[in-house]
Amino acid sequence: MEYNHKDIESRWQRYWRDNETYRSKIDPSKPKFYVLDMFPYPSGAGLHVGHPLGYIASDIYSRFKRQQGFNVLHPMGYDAYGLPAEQYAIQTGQHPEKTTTENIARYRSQLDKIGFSFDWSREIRTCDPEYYKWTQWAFMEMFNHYYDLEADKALPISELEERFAAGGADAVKAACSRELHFSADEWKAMSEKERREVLMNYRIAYQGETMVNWCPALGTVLANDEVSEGVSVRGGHPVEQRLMRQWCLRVSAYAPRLLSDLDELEWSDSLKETQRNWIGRSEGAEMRFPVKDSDIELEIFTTRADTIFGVTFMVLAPESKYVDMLTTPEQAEAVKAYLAEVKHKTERERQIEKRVSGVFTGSYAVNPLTGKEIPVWVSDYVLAGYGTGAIMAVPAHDSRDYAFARRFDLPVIPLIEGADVSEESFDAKEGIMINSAGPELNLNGLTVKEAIATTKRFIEEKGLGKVKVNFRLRDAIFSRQRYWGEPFPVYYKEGIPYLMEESALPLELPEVDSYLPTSDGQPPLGRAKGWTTPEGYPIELCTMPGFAGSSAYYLRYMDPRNDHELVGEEADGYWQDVDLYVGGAEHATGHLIYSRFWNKFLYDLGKVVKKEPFRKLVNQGMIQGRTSFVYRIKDTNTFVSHGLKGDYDTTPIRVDISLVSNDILDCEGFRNWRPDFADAEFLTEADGKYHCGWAVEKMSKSMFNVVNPDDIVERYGADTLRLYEMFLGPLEQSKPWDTNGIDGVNRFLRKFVGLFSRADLAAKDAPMSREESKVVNKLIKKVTQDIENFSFNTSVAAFMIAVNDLSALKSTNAEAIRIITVLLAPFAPHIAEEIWHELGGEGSVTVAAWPEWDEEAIKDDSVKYPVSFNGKARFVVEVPAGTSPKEVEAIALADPAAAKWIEGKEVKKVIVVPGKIVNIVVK
RNA sequence: GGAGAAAUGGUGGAAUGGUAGACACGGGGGACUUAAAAUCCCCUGGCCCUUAUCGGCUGUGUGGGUUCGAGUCCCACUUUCUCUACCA
Repeated sequence: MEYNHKDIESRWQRYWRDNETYRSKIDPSKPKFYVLDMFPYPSGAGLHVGHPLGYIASDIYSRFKRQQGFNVLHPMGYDAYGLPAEQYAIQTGQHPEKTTTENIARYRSQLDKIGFSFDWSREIRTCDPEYYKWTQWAFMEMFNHYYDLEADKALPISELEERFAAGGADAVKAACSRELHFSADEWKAMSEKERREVLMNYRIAYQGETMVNWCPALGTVLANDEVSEGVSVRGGHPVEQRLMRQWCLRVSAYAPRLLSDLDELEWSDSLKETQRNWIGRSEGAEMRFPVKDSDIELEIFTTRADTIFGVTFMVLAPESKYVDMLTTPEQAEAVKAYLAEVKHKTERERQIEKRVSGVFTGSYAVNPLTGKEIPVWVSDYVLAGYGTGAIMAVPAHDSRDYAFARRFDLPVIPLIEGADVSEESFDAKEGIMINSAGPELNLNGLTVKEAIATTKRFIEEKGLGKVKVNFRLRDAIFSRQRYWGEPFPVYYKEGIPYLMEESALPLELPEVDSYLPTSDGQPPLGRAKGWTTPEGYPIELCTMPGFAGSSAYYLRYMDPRNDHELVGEEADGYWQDVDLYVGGAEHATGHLIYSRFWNKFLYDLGKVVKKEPFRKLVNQGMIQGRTSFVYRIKDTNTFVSHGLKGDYDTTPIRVDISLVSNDILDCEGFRNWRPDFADAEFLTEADGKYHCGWAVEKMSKSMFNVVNPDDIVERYGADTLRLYEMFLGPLEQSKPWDTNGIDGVNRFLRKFVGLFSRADLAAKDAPMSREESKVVNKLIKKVTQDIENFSFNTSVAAFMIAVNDLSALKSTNAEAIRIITVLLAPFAPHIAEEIWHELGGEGSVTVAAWPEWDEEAIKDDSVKYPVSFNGKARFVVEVPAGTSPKEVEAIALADPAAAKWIEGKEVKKVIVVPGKIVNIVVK
């Protein structure tokens, strides 16, 4: 048989499509297995070889599980809303839907060529009204629920209203934006508008005045995970802080559950740790400091209650409500000027400058333990959004407080024995306390740990404050001033937001004449004609962010065409949750938090059966580019090979990766590449070839190092691409794409075809020899275990060894070929299918039963084994633990089996592995 | 500043605490061929000894430790990568 990959692959891809081989249906007689890939955003650039890495791994696993008898759900779709399509629309005037549809078509054709076993009948697109109907529905449910802290779950807002009517605000413990206090009578006396304002404080999807990340260049707000180091993740534009009225999701209410439920997930430790840090639980104390000559008490949060005797000043965030309350008339001018200055600085500028700034309010607080008066300052190093927006400053033991104290010449009191605070603060939480004695509390001599506990107990007993757990996780800002996203099913009556009727869903995105904001600064939807309810009330102009559509898509795949529920009870009850989720670690603090939150909310509502959406998660590593360089001798058009460049003064130039093969430059192609290289001269090495240099860089067009999977498929075939991507190295590790070794796996496939061609098909039922059986059973064991461990690179190696071993045995056994074909099916499904049918197999090999290995066949046979083991014999000897190598050697040589082997030969060497194996080398 | 991961030949990488370097690339040599490609066979961590064989020594970033035995476990350090950050 000839290995013609184009013919074989297109034929079997058509067969799978025509026979709906990978279509999955609910089947209670079989155990389910749900394998999911993070769905792609269809960008204009198409797929490069890095994208399919995770898809190939999950496809191998899906096929493997299918062969093991599981009913596998393995769907694919598109995260179709996003900024790039909208930016492109602004530039070209093309509707984002058009470019998105085109990009999706391109992605689909690229994916199809790789031979994935996706169930395309379940495809979803987040921009499809049939899909985003359920995104809007979830928002409405969140609007209609609050988080009850006693029940520790979301409850309907109507219950909250009943409880307000019965007992006022204090009758309910609920997650809220601000602590409110009112009686039942006051509640009953409120107007509808007032009540709605109160309820907004409790809703899980709520509108709030919050400090947001405003990106002027993009004209929209961004969530915390969409901002990194003061610039937008997409585009790298500066981001500033602004107080705006925005839709938010009360993700913070779920922080404790998001944290504790991490324990039961099979995720990598590093990913769990990233989420733990992002959720950021910190245990501390909330304390009140009375303000001198005033009734006001300043509330602060600290994790270092032990340092209370070292507080030499207090600091407020510029946005803190205390600033107005505490600024004295004499300081009013200075404070006002400072606030104006801070407001103009963007987050980025604040971080770059790192300059310590601040202003004195004129007020003094009183340390409740010492009675000492301490000045209250305002500074932008304190964040309004964390804790209470006010801190007690302990310059001796906090580096930020220290910098501030040095800048404004405030006192520094060391509290830990031996800490030298003349140059810098001592931030470590260790040591013995000093200088920490007051009239009622003495911490001197205690360790820091003991002091923290003692102080906490003391302030609780004295009513100075309370022990409090704070979370870093903030509520997610849920509006974007953008066009290409889900519209909110919300309209405004007298400025108050109301939900539309559920029957209005899906609320479809209207047409606009331009995708830019309106002249008066409204979002693009401000341009939509008739964007009102039938009664004429205006509809919300913002749209939802990217994570809205990607938060529950895994549920929709279970029941994608259900038009009366997000997911039906039967489908959810059967498929339950994602057993294996494969995708990039960059979603750790975005999508993977939001999805977990969204799922937990639906769980509270009883809409889904599982607390967590993704049971096991594997992060595939990034594939970087391998950029090739040529070296031009300065001021000439002569290029010198990498090995000779030391002798010349050269400039490295990036060269398109398609002109380079195994680091050898295609000189003719290079001359034709760009006009200014048309008359290039080459100084080659001794072998007459031009060798390129290389470096690992991000894969991108500008580096000329993008490798398109289509090209690999065209040249080597999808099976080679699949095997090679797995052979490249461990799945979770980042690695550069390097085509240098691809010939190796291609050669393996051709060898396997060759082995099959020599097989004796006439004697199909002939049993395998002892040696053949050993090779095959070893392979079954190795591949089965490797797939379970996601160690795909070593299983590819195992296939190569098996085929080489069978070739060496000159095997013509058809049964051996048949088993290897079944094992190979998840990795290289096309060629496996072809050979399976040539062998007379029925149906599709990709659903053929996975073989079991026979441990007996693999066992080492100490009589025969040395023949093929370079003169080494291997024996197992039993010895007590702790036996020295010398003693084991003596026991081994006395062993009857060993003695038989040694008889008449000279013992050259004894390699001892106590309790396990002894290798005896003889001459 | 914090957290996590990693460090093994010319290269990508293998090694349940038990013969380090599987497998592949690259390189060298040979067979076949008029020739090339393809294919097949042999060698390929370093150093030393030897005409060759046979052999010896050394070797998993650095320094310690645990162990009969460490690439693997523990401690410290160095370097690299990733994530994250005025979070009190």
